[in-house]
Amino acid sequence: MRLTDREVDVMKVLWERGASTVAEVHAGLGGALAYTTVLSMLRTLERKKAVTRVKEGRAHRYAARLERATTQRRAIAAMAAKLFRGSLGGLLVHVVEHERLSRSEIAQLRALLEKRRRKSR
Amino acid sequence: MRLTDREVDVMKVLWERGASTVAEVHAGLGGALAYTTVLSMLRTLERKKAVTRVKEGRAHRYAARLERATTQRRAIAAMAAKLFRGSLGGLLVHVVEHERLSRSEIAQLRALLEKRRRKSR
DNA sequence: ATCAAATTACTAGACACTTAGTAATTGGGA
DNA sequence: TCCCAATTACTAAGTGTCTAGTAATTTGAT
Repeated sequence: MRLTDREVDVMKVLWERGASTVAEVHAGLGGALAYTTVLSMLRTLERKKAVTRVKEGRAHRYAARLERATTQRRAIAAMAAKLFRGSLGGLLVHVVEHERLSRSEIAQLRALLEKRRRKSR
Repeated sequence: MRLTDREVDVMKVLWERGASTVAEVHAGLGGALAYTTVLSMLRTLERKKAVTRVKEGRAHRYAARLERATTQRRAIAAMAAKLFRGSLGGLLVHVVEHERLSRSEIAQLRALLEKRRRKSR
């Protein structure tokens, strides 16, 4: 199931802080949203199988079940399918050709590609 | 303004076929949607400034106003902001490290990076 | 044991997306 | 000129998102 923008905001708190109560997520979001709003979002995320919860005292502690890397992969795959004819390579080429990259980023990528080249198929 | 998935489907037809009438877009989408649905979407895209239209006979001809490359850039920037702490480089690193790339894609990227390296800042 | 504060469950409204139907319009061909 | 087929304008229903309030529950503290 796909996550919306706001849902990702909530997941980020869980990814960064680890398993948290509603109050903790609420604080982690800077208090911009109502407490009950955060609760609603966590219930939605539970329905989407993105978080689990365990009772703890009178509250529940929510933990990310969907990993950040998994979410990143899905988002990238969805975007490649939608805008780059399904080609991850096409996506990469676009970024390298059209976006601003720092010298260190370029160096890092070159090193990674060098490492990958040996064991790629 | 952001485009939804279905809206991108419509834009793809315009990007690939060039300016088209509703009937042509409808056909380009494989006839899966009702004619009036396609019309509705084009009106929505017009409201979002993604297409323009010019009267032609009794119909209108719709043209993409938003370019494919622009849409790609925006989508990538949005995803980098949302899931990669705003870092395009982080996004690239993720793909190179975690996704399957063919040998030719890797070679192409290496060549591009080599070219960029000289004039990067 | 009681109470108050925290927490949850339930409900709901505003908005956008997706889809499509109905009725009105219009312009090209007979 | 007149009509019909194509096209458009308008409307709307169903679903999901985002937000938050109200009422009920619960438990830790006194």
